[in-house]
Amino acid sequence: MQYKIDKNDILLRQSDFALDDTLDCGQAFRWEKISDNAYQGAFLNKKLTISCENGADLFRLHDTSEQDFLTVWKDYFDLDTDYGEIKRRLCADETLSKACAYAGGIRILRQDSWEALSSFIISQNNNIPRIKGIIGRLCEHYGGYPSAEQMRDETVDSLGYLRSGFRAKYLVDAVSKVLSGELELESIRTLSLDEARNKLMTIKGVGPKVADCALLFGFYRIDAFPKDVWVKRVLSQWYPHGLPECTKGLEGIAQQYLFHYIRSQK
DNA sequence: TTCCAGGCGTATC
DNA sequence: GATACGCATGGA
Repeated sequence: MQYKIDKNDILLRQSDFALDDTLDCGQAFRWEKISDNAYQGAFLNKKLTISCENGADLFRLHDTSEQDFLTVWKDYFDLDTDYGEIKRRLCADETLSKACAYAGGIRILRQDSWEALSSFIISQNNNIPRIKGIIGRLCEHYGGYPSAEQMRDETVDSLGYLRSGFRAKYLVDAVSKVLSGELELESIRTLSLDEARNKLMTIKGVGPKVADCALLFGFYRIDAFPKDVWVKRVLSQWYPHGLPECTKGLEGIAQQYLFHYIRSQK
């Protein structure tokens, strides 16, 4: 990673990074494509427009101070992780080699844990455009993604404008468990993967898949391996006997390449 | 009209 | 523990 300041922007040179792959792959739902090579979105209600300058490895973070870049965006975009090295390991497997060639611009975003958890509660048995719609209405209502604290008084009825269907009661339960301290999100980080999953699954509407997505995308647990309908197809088509050895410890990253790859095979 | 979408809770065996 | 079914909503 190299960067320099250009007036009000940060110019970033970064390999193994593509905006479409990373921001429109179903790991985050608040990034909007505003032109061929630019996205607008936010992390913890700090807004950002990011564009790709040369169709390759040069990016512009618009209206961004060096301090915000170093303390917020560098971490959010996981810029200190060497995805080239990760892909070299995964490419020991033939299918993963193809998946990396197809979707090698994905990086795992280090998202906010509450936002990831609640977003993936909304995601269940739902499609990506509608997930974005529901989260968009939520953020419009609050002027940004609401914390659990901000959602303290929400009920199934008060959330009706989201048109989130049966998922509203699950959001209410998540808010309640987080605010009561029954579920401390920060302490999740100290637990083993199994313990963390089981803890998250005490929330109504959080099963194995939503828990794994929350862990992978909200807690950067890259050894979590969410099994959705697409990944189940991946497993039955290519890995009927389980994941290859080279994915050990990187299951979540492998999952992202494979998820994106099989969705292109329609 | 019917089917499906980054699943889960519940009932039943 | 495995399997079947309903669930809100909206686009194809």
